Amino acid sequence: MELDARKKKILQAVIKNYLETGEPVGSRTISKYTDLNLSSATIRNEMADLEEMGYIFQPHTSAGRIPTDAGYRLYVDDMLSEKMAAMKIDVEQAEQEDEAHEEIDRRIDRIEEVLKDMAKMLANNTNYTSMISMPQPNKNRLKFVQLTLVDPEKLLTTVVLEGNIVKNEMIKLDKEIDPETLLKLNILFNNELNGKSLREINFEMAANMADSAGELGELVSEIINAISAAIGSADGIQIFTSGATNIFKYPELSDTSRASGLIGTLEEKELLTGLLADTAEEDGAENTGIQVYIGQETSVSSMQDCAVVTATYEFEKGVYGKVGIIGPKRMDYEKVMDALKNVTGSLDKQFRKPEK
Amino acid sequence: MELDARKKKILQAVIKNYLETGEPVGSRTISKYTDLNLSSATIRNEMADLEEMGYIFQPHTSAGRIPTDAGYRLYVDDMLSEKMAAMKIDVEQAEQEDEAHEEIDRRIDRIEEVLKDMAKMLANNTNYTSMISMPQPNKNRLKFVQLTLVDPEKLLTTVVLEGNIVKNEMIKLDKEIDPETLLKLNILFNNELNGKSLREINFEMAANMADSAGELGELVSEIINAISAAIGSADGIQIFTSGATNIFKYPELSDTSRASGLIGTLEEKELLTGLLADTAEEDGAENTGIQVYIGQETSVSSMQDCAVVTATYEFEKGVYGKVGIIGPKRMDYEKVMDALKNVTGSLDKQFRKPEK
DNA sequence: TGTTAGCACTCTATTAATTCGAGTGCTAAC
DNA sequence: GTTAGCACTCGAATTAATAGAGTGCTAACA
Repeated sequence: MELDARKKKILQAVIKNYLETGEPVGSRTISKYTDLNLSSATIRNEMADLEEMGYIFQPHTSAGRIPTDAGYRLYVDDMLSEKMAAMKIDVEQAEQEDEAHEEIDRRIDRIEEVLKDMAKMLANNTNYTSMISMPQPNKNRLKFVQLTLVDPEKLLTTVVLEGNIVKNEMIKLDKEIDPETLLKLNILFNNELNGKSLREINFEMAANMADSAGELGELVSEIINAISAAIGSADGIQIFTSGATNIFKYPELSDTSRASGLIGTLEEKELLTGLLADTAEEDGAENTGIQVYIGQETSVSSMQDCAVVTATYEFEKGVYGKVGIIGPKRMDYEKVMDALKNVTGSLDKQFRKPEK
Repeated sequence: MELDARKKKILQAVIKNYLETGEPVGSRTISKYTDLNLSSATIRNEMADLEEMGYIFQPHTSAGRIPTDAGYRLYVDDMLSEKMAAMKIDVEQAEQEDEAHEEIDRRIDRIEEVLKDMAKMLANNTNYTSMISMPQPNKNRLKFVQLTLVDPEKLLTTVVLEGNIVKNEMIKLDKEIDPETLLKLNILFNNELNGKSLREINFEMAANMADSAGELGELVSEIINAISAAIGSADGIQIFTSGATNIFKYPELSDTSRASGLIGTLEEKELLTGLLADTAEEDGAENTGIQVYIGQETSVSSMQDCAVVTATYEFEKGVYGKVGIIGPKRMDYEKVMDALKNVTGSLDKQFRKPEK
């Protein structure tokens, strides 16, 4: 069977209406809603076809139609290609964006706070649940190490990673250490380890360095361990979520078991990494930087009744983070995509400009 | 009216039964359940009295009785005083504790991770929601400052606070700075600011120091700002929660609006600070270190149908953190208190021992 | 005087029966 | 190819009927 223009128009009408109402939509509604000027009977015939093609279905015999995942998918893909076209004109971006701007300008260095605020704002604006991942630095290369004596028996190891992620690790000393040695150690580590990633440090270096340090060998390897730990702890993608309770606004998600599952995965966060993984540019979305996962497509089982929309922002050259929205399948995709575009645009600008 | 021994026994029976079943309990049940050998009619009379005294009530005319907040309060207070007595004997602590031990021994320095794990474990063990606050350092006194040049135009300010909380702040430089000046600045800041709290720094120092720094005045005040920001950001009590979804296990909390409210406050966390504030030793609990808030007593409106039990642990001499459990009023208070005792005991031991 | 048996009464929860209406599929006519 | 019309289906909402748990009260009993 062919999906001709009229069928498509009807399908879109069904989906649009369902997005608004959340109720199954019947033939009569469509007959009035569209400018096709067709009777409900005709619409019925067409809808039967659309059902056969797998785009819509009836929850029970005498109810209206509801879009299937495939139906949503078609709808979203269409929208994305339209967005693509629109982006070449690219005007009219300046509405809600301002709010975002203000929020960010104040303190660029506190990335974490900024991202948390962003997530909160996004959740509030859209009435869905938002999530945002810390930019994933480039394989966590080491940029800089600083060893500092905090008190006679505590050595503070400050580690700066590519992308200016800063981590600290405290080491308890067995015996005191004189300033001169400390200086030497500082120089040693910065010379040896600069630009190295976690993998490289572990195997290649540890023995090597401990050797050449003589009697300090033990301390050196302890410090290396601390550094590895610091890098490692930055390794797990950090994710912030906000607006979890928004799901209660959508009846189809707010029954006990579904809600519990959803909030559970939001709390655990581990499963979210999959959604926010560094998929760069995937299929479908070509170059809008936006991915849409509908229902089953997410692979996260607690989200099979949800849709997830994600977008990518650039923190530094080659260092990306992701923003995402989780909502019911009948979410307002257009609004969500716009909101995400705004946020990523904002973040791009804010993070990259001072870099020049 | 007098709360004689028999009435008390009946009240306890009612509460105990209600804790188990979650259903209103009737006179016949009690008549069989207790060893008082009284007929249901007698129990009925007594129950009418207990109701008049405000310890129990009927959800509707022909239902059994449910404990009021006052009833729970009596019950819990009794239990606490029993616990007090038992603590002097203080054996039999070694069951679930082991699990906690293992968890902690591995890495003492990563407090945050430890606490998160603890929260998770606690939530799993009890099937309620848990929360745990980072130890609140002593009015945030400054212990140590380290200025480091990360690259030619980025200055990293590392701030160590009393209690070894470490914070970082990145400053963008307008012009380059030579190593000598950097050293001077480091010495300057550590001499001037050591042991100072946020309040003291702001007013007394800023002008003073900027003055004596001459042409570096601007940079100095920028650094002071960064330090203030770092201290300030440590100021908000950090709280970790776990097991939010456990509330769905209790029907009286899991209807949409209640659950939504609860999870909202857990997500926001701000309101939790009130519950985990440094109340040291409060009334009632005398010296068990355990506080219990029942229903209205919490003042957090979304928790009016909950009970909250908190305990205090000592991170360092004079630096305390809190652990808490949130559950339905009919929670298993005994189990919860034991679990909390275990956790705080564990934390106390782990944190304090290496300090010696 | 405290305890108990008995009974009428109340109120909820459950189930069954009824009704309503939205929507469909099919047929026949245009 | 489109539409009007009609019989039919099925869920949702309303109402009615029933069962049962629990109470309060009264009267009798030890």
